[in-house]
Amino acid sequence: MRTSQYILATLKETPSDAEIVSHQLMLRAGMIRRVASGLYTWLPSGLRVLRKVETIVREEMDKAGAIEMLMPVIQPADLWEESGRWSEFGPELIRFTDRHNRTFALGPTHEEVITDFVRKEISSYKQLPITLYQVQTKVRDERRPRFGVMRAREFTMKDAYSFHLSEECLDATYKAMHQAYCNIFERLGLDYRPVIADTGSIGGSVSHEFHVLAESGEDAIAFSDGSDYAANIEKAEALAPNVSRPEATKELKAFPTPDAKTISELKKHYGVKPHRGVKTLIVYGTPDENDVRGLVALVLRGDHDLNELKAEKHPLVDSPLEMATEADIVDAIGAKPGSLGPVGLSMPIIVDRTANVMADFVAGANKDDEHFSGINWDRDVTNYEVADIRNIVEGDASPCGQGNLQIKRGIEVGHIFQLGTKYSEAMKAGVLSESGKNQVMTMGCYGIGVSRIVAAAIEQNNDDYGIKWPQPIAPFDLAIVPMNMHKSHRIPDIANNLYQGLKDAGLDVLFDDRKERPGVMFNDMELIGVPYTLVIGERNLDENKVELKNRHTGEKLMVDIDTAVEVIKATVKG
RNA sequence: CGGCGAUUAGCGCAGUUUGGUAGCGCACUUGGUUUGGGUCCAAGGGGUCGCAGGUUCAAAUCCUGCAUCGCCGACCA
Repeated sequence: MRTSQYILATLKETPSDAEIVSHQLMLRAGMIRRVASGLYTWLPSGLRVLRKVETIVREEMDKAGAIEMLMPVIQPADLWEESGRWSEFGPELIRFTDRHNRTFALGPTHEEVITDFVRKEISSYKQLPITLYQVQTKVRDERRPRFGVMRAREFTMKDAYSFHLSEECLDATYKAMHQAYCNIFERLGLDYRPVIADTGSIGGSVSHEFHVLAESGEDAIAFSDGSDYAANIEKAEALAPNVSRPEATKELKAFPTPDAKTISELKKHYGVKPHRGVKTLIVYGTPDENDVRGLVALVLRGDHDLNELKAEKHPLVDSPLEMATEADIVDAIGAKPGSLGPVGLSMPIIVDRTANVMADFVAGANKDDEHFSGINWDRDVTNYEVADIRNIVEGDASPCGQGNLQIKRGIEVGHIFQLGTKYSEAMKAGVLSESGKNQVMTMGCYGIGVSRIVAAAIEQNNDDYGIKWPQPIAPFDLAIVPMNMHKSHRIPDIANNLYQGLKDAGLDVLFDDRKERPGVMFNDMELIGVPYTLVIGERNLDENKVELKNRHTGEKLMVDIDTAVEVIKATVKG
């Protein structure tokens, strides 16, 4: 490709509405342009990267035995009503009616369409297991699109679905997909981790997320430093402390705390260290037979945070978890948030495992502007349950039993689920088994955010000059940058010959034939992140050499022109 | 959906306090100059100042409403 016949579209200045570095660099490097909030046009350079990611994903999916197909973005509402998700899905699902007043949705995912397809086409156990996939545009009306293509309203996703007769069979395919995903991220050249994940509203039992590690990631991941254990922080279990509760040594005593409504104010004004106090959060309980929700108290050590996912899975707690309003709290307890505690509380109390091994601790007295010190479990508070309801913190013992947990941030780029029969049952997708009986299929689903990978790769690979693409997904393998070509007699021929030769050798070459100053060309090539730049200048021509510069290391290699194509190909592709 | 902020040329911004013929840098066009890291000089094109209404002799500037975009949060996956 010659820059003169290309849309390089690089920007010197950073558009002001781009917050994170990948979004800024995608705009500056001429990869994307915003059309509306969460909607982007992919320019040639961006599309090249997107296509390379897709190709790697396809190759590994095919290798793992999955079969590619393509389903429509527009899906009839009937299918969604059959699965029950027409009412379950929120406004994220874009709905509309056509000229005949029939109702449709824009697909945020394709479980319904694929299940409908399979129930019609697959009728015998002999055709199972089967894994089908597509690379396709998904539409989700995100409440808050942000970070460019990282969380867009329209994006490219690889989604795969597998169908089985048994759990064991599903498990085998699930493991194969897990391996295929590892292969994909390995080949993409990214620093990634598979982590144990929550199945969320999709349902099912087993689930892993694949995260690209990056500071800007929206998710926190817990790792063991002593094993392979890694889990999304919302899923990482906080084990019961390995110590028993100390004996009570102090008496229960009330003290006035007019200036303390929070754990940090308690420390500031009264010298109570956060890990010596507990915080009491009031949430709504599971509705009773009359659909009335009571209140439930959650008690955590002062320096710990509530894990809402864990809490709402507790049978006493309503799901989704909802914090009680101040009015309801005052009504039930007679004190405002800021002075709450477990002592004398007449509602179910759930105590976090770590809070449960505290002795002589501090908490609100359930009376405004007053706290208790010297509180002890079983002596001062008798009716309570113990559960894991907190987020793990760095240094906690790993749930796997080996090592301690560290926390890193990640960008979720893949998610695999064992779905079970949620969709196949609702949509009556069965096959005839060996014994001639109809049997509902068991399903798995496997997603990769293809367009998100492009942004995530940049988050992980950039410097002050621009993007540093891993070679497998770079828009170009190398750039030819001739010095003052239009002034030279020798350079145009050499540059053109090398361009042709390198293209014929199978490399993606960007030939910068603009009449620009060298600095402009160097800067552009570094900005768009081409891994190698071949500099052709009068300076080295007398020795019959050209210069190959590595974007990642800055190393310069002098290459003899006569053998340049072979040497460069070996270097770039090696 | 709640809170905050922004909206002036393709991009980045000033001008708004105190109403008086719309500016700067980059980019673009033309000519010259320069040429191994974003040259320099000159000339030029490009804007119903987000939209609608109001106040005023006069509105980018003051008032009201709306829209769009972004940030934080909640929500969702």
